[in-house]
Amino acid sequence: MASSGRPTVRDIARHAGVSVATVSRVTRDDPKVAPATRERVQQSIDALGYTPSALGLSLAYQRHHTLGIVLPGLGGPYFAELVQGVESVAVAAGIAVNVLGTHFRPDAAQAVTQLAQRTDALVVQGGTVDQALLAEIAQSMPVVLVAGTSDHLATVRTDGHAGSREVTSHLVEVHGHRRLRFLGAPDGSPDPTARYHGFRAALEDHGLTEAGAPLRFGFEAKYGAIAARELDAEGDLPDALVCANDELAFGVLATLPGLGRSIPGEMAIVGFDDNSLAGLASPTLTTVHQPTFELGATAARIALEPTRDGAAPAVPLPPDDRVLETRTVIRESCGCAV
Amino acid sequence: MASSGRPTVRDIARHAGVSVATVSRVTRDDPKVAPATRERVQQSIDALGYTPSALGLSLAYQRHHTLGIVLPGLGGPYFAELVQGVESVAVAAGIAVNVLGTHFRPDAAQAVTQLAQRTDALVVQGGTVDQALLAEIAQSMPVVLVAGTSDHLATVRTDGHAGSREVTSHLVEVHGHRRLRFLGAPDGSPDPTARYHGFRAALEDHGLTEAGAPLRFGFEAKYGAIAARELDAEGDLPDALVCANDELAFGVLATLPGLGRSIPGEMAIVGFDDNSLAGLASPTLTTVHQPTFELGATAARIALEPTRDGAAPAVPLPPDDRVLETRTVIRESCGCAV
DNA sequence: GTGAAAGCGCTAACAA
DNA sequence: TTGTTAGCGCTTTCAC
Repeated sequence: MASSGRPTVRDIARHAGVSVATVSRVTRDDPKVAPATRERVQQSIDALGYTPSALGLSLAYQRHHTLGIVLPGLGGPYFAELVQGVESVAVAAGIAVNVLGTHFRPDAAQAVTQLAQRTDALVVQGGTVDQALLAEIAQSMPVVLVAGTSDHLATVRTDGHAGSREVTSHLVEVHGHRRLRFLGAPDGSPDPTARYHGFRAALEDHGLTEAGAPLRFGFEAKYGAIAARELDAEGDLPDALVCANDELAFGVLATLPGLGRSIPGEMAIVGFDDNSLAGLASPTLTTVHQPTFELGATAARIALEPTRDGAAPAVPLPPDDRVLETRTVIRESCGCAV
Repeated sequence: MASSGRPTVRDIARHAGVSVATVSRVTRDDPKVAPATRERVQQSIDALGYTPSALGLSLAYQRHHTLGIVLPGLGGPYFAELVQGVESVAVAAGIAVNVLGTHFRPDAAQAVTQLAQRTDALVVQGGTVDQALLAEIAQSMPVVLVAGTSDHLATVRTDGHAGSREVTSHLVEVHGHRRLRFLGAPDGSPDPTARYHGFRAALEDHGLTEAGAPLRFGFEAKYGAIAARELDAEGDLPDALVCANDELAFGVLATLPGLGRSIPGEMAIVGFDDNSLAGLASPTLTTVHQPTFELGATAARIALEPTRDGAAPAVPLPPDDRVLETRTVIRESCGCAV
């Protein structure tokens, strides 16, 4: 009776007439096993269909072989791509990926704490969790903050400020627009905030001021549609609209022309992210390209690095600020004929 | 010296002057503890900052408290929403979610096998993994197939055949179209296949045949754009194009008008999924609504059900085929004025 | 080259 | 009510 469930080291040991230590040596490819013995053990392993239990291994090694990623949710292309970036390096390292969507729930902190219990490292999107909590967690495992800044944590981000400033300048310098407005809520998350500040910086560079308060909405396309209707109702369109992300721009793009307001004729518009639909919209969307996939991949690499060999995780991770390049992508929606 | 790392049951036991069993009873809220003792233990727990190790718990209970989800990747809104559905029920049950993107890699089977080692149950998107492997895994843990059919597994899906047939019929009956064509590769994954067959069934219902071979492309918007150019180059547009999903339709929608071919004027088009952009596109997209979030949530519920109380998982899960309702959403792209 | 035994952090059956 | 002890499945000293 090898019992009902999956076979264990002990079952193999008994079957092969060796000790569990030897079985362990075989599964770990430890050289200190006589070829004949190894052969015999291997046969028992094959015969009984044995695979070492992940649970047992985890306990013994004190390692989950799992990376956690925390984000608001999976709405929109940005987060999906971020996760794919994380996943690509994790799977390559034989590490599983645990995703946690906080959805701005109040008990997010608790969920994150719980997640931390089940993972070896954490990648966290900025603005989802209290940084104090992260700092605490970072004491016992690698934590990498994505799209955020911190004095105590390792961070990976793109320079949203610079990107936004650049594309805004394009609007002013190349197209001569002077009445510009921002769409997106410039608070809460660090990303939209940086973009808004970049927008403002560009205006100041040219001695301009905002043509109206930022239109504070969520970051999905439907809010862009709402904003478009609101703009239209106000009557007087700005020369150009700088959106916190592409999604919002799509919402506007899909709505305003239907209201008889042409883009970029009556109002230019630019996005941020350069997601896969940006080059397909009509007019095609001028935006700031951000290497989202790389953002996730880089964060994952940093988070996993200390864990790589057997060695102790060596936390906390040294604070570090990795900035990935953005690039303005000129298409049609700014008024350029491409 | 309570040692360096996190405190364990033993540390608490020593500190409180009780046995580990008693500590365990306190953490599990076992009523069989004298109030005074409980109080004392609790104080030690608070003092040392003890939290039971997830690893230890997992080993003792033989449960990972983790649900795995397997899909091709996170490209496009469908999968993101599916994951969100899964996640919503998992987090509510205190279960973590492990996502695995196979990306049609050849070693997907191995990755899935590995994932299965770290989870209590699996939710698998149809077409990502060999069903024989799934059947085998299903012997030892709950496995739910999403958007696929199987004689041996529990499945959750929407009726893509019926949905596609209905929207196609709309094109024929209401708009009088007779030359229809399908966009999307009707092989590999079960979803597009069912939709293609539904499309064909509708044609047969009306004594029609395809106005051309299916345009076999991937399922992202960019392929829709390519298909649009191909159609335009062929010169003669069909009366209507039935797309395997909304993404493809968006690609066409974004491209064909720019080539001087109006939609729905010269060619009607319909999608499938009803993702969040469908109502925003211009023209707005007629499509088949599919409750993607619910699909994920339902699958997760079924997968987690047997695991709920302490009880043994009671596998294999009884084969079952849960079909969720689809609903045709008439908008403008079919030619209807809304 | 191999094995016995301790240990990873917890629960649970059994005694007391 | 509490403690002792034997697991859960594995690795890893340390002897032999």
